[in-house]
Formats: sequence, C-alpha cells, structure tokens
Amino acid sequence: MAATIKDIARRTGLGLATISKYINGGNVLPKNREAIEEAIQALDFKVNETARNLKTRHTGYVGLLMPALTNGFIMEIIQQIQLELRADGYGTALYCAVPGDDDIRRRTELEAVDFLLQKGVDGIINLPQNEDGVHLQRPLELGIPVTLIDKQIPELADRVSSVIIDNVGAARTAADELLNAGHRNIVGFFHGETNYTGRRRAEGFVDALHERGCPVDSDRIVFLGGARERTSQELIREKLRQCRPTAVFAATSGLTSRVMEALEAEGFRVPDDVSVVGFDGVGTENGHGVKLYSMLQPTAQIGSAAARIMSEQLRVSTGGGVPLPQVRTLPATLFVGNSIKRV
Amino acid sequence: MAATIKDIARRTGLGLATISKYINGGNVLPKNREAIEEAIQALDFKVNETARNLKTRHTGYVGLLMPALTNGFIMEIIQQIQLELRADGYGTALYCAVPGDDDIRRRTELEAVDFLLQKGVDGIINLPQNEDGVHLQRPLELGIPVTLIDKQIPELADRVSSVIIDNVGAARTAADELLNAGHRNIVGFFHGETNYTGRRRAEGFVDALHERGCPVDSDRIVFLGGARERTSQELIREKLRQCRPTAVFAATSGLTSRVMEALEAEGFRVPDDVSVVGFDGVGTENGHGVKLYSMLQPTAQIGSAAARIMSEQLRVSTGGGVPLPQVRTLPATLFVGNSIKRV
DNA sequence: ATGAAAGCGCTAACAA
DNA sequence: TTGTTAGCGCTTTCAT
Repeated sequence: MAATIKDIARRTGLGLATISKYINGGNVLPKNREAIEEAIQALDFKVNETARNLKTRHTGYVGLLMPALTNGFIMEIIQQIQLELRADGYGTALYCAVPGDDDIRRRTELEAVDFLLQKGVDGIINLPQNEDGVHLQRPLELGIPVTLIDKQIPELADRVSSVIIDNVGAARTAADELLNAGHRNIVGFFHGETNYTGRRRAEGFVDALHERGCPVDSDRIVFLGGARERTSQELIREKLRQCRPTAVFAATSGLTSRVMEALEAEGFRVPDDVSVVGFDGVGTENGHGVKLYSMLQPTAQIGSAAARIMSEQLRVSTGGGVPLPQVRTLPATLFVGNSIKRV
Repeated sequence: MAATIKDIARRTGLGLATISKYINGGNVLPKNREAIEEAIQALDFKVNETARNLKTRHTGYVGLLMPALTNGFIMEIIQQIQLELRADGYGTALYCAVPGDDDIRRRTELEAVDFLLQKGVDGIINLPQNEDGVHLQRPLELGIPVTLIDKQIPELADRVSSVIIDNVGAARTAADELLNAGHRNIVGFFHGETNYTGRRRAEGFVDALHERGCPVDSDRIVFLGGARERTSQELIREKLRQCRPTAVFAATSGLTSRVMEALEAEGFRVPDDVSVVGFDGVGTENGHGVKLYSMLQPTAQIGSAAARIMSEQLRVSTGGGVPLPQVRTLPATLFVGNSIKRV
C-alpha cells in the first residue's frame, strides 16, 4: 500500500494539515520541514492525485481533441503540445476522431466532447470540425477553458483563444512565387468551400492574382470536398485537362499528393510542363530530383503556443486574473524547392 | 454545481447504496429503476469519475508511452490504440518522448514512467526504448499491467504481453524478392546492432541469403546507429560506393528515406541501376513513376491487438482470472512497386 | 505555524 | 432488494 499523508503525520507527530500545507508549498517551521522531508523519503510518499482532485475539482488532464491522425501536420502539433503540457504538470488525454467525411467528423466531435467531459479534463485544446462551435457550448458553460488550433470560430471569439497561421498570407506567398516566375495560367486547389482554412487560403490566392493584374478565372479556383479521394482525383485530372495550367498551387498536404498523382497520370512533368507549389512539406524530399516548393506551417510553434495559452487559462481559472481570449497568428514559411520553372 | 447521487437519492427518496448499485448495473426494483432514471434525466446526473476512482483505485486512463512522434508507423498505431481503448471506456494518456539519441530516449523513458505512475494510469502500453525493461520494474511491482509494442523483452517475458510483427519473416520476404529477381550483390541497411527490430530483420535477411546460396558478405550487412543523421548519410554513401550493389534493402522507414537520398546523390537510378525494397511504405506513392517495393506493417492490427490485450488485462486485474502474458506476432505484407529490375 | 474536524462524491460492507 | 454507515486520501476552514 502506498503511503498517505496520514502515515507522514503519524511518523512525524505532526497534524494532517501541516503535511498538506508543506506539500503544497506552504510555510512550515524548519525543523518540521526536515522531519516531513525525511518521512517522505523513508516512506516513498507520493500524493494521491485522485484524492487531491476530488477535493480541488481538477484532474490534471487536458483533453486534446483532434481529427484522425492522418498527416504530419497534426502529428507534429500533438507531439509538441503533449511535451509542453507535461512540462506544466498536465497529462494529455488524447482523443483523435475516426476518419470519415465532414459529417461524420462533425458528429464524432460531439461525442468526443462528451467523453472528455466525462473523463473530467480541466481544459480542451481542439482542432475543430464543427466550425460553428456547437460542440464547445457545454465545456464553456462548465467553465472549462478551450483553445482552438488552426481555425477560428467567430461565434466564440470572445470566449476561446485560437492559434492559427496566416492562411491568407501563406497562399499569397505561394501565388506570388508562381507569378514572379512569369506564370499566368495558374490553378489553385483548395480544400472545401465551407472549410475555414480552405476559404482563407483561396482568399489569399485570389488577392495575389488581383494585385498582380492576373485575370482571376473562377474556373481556376477549385474547391474539393471532404474525403472522397476517388472523386477528387477525377476532378483534379479533369481540371488539368481543361485548363492545361502552367502552374498549380495545392493548398493542403492531402491535395498536394493528389495533385502530384494527377499530374503524373495526365503526363505533366514537373517543373518542365508545370510548376508546383504544395503545402506542409509533402514532396519536398522525395529522392528523385524534384523537390516541391511548399508552404511550411510552424507546427512546433503552433503546438507550443496552444499549450502555453492553455496553461495560462488553467492557472487563471485556479487563481485570479482575467482569461482574455487571445488570437495568435503565426506565419508560414516558403520551402524553396526546384519545382518552379520561369516562363 | 453538477448533480450527485445524493441529489438523486433525495429526489427519489431512495438510499445512496441503491443509486450506486443501479449505476453500476445492479438489480433494482422496476419502479425504483424508473424513478432513478427519471431523476438522472431531470438532474442531468453524471457520475463523478474522480470520486469513483478514489474509491476503486482506478483512474480509467491507460498510459501510452511512445517514442517521439516522428513517423507514420507510430502515428497509425497511436490512432488505433486510442480508438479502441476509448471503446472500452478508457482514456489515453499520451506520453511521447523527446527526440534524441538512444541514450536520451532511454533516460526520458524512465521519467515517462514516473510521470504516468504519478498521474495514476491503470495500465501502460509501451514501445520500449530500454530493451532490458528496467523502466517497467516499478509499474509491474505495483501490479500495473504492461503491454509492449514492436519489441519483446526477454527478461520480462513471463510478466508482460507483446504485440510484434514477424521481423525475421519480413526481412526474409524482402530479400527473397530481390533474390528472385536475380540479384546477388545486395546490401541491407539495418537500424542499430543493439536494437531489437534491427537485429531480427538482419537475421531474416541473412537467413534468406543463406538459403538461396547467396554468399553472405558481412560488409553488406550494414548497421547504422541512432539519430546521427548526418553521419549515417555519409556511411550509406560510402557503402554504396564501396559495394556498388545491384540491390538494396532498407529495413526501416527512416533508412528508406536516407538510402533513397544517398542513391540519388551517388547517381544510382532506381530501378535501372539498383533495385530497392524499403519499409513502412516510404516512397510507395511518390508522384514520379517510381514506386518503391516496401514491407508494410499492419499498424491498425498492431494497435488493435495491443489495446485489446490491455483491456483484457485490466478486466482481469479488476475481477478474477489469470492474466497470462501473451505474444501476438503479426505478419508484414509486401507492397509491390516497380523498384525491382530483373537481372 | 499548527491541529481538529468536516467533507469532496462515491463504493461496499453490513444490517435490516 | 434496500438503507446505514464508514471510509478512500486529500484540502481547507476555523480555532488554537
């Protein structure tokens, strides 16, 4: 049986309250401090967090609610978050959704929140699927802090913090790179017209074209829906045949792979026939000479910022202070490959 | 304030024990059952797991102790494990180590166990870095079940279960494929001579060569150490220059990438100059015509088996029965690419 | 600075 | 089957 503070109290002849106080960093007479420390050593005492939690109504866990673990972006963020939460003493209760179409992902996210609430997490870090934030109503009502990753939810802007990248700027940079190389027939592939990041990136893409006086053809702004890989592959190929672009921008890691496949299937060579800028580092280090230009998201910093904000909110909700919801916007960076040809 | 069983008791006029019994699936008179259900609905009652845990000495969390989240293999296993643990009502307390050399990884794994123990997990699923299992002594003494992934620990064979793949068979399959294509000058790259999976795969590789009467040149069995990427890249290139192999086998996802880079740097074309079989699906879908042959590990099944075994152990440690440590060996499968040329 | 005592919400004897 | 009661290990007033 593990030792309890009762054992420490007995061994030192002190009262429970004194032991408890010491453990929690309170002031204790030097000689008592020594006695307690000795006893803790001798009995190998560790506080029972469950008992403490019952009293304090905390659990020491932060729920990390993410989409299915299917790409490096999510993976790196998770790695960083759990690392930093741990440094602050928090455990990471991981909840990755099942893969599926938009609708499934949204629905499972509701269950996810129930599960995490039932487990009693102190806070939730979430890369949301429900972009209206319905799933966060209950946690918020219960006073459980929420930090968003990758997306903002306007309806909740005054109650939750967000860590996002400058999507508009990222897409703009990508487009600029292509424009600078002289391209005018550029097709941009975006993920989901109803998707926050998809919309923002399309926005930046269009902005850049406008600014440079490049005619914006709505036919060349392509939104592809959810996880219907089969279909989107077809759509990409169709679009390539139809537009015969000299350059393409893929605004997502998944789209980057699919676009590359489609290009190959349609007989486009990179960069001779078509220049490419991708996303999230897909194709930047294949061993075949071609290294894709890519917009790289600062995953470690995103995770880091999210964990830090969460810790802060948690500290605040314990002590005093005001938990101002904040928005951290981080820049994406351009990976310079060799997949762009001047024309 | 959330409702407690006390509230339910008051509202129904029943005793605490009856409510508790009902909640835990005990027999209750039909009319009482209805009353309780009604009250639960009305008061939106949810059991306080912390309080329950304090009493039952469980936490409902399984610690998932993994190396740094740096590749798809680990990612897919984590995805599956947390999915299945959840289905059994368990939360997943994720602990991914910091990246680093072997020594750092081993040391951080010790801290990891401390952390998880302190958080009070009911069981630990672990892809071990300390191949002697020192880090698992304490959990085992405390009666906390442990399930290993990817590696076995002989010293602990009678106390922990393992889920592994048939490493010997996988390497043998890879080598056979190369041998069948007529290759005799084959170099195999393995991860760490002191590494469990590295050794097993080398074993299978050598076995296959032997069986086919192919001379086994110890120069062509190359072990590369930890995370010193810079150096191992150099070593690979040296080896390629020295042996001028017509075929290579890379026994790890990381090695597959590095070997491909080295081949490119040394001017080997795949498959014209050299045939390649890799691991874990790296390079199987790059968009440039060459699709690497690869040994694919059944990640979902590995995760699934690990979670199932853990659930079983947990159930057993709660109730009766004997938690026989078991070893599940799953086969790897060959992905057929176009990176092998007959000679 | 310290100690006594109450109680967090639940489970599990034990009695009825 | 049901209710009473005694804790699980800790924190926290409130006296001292």
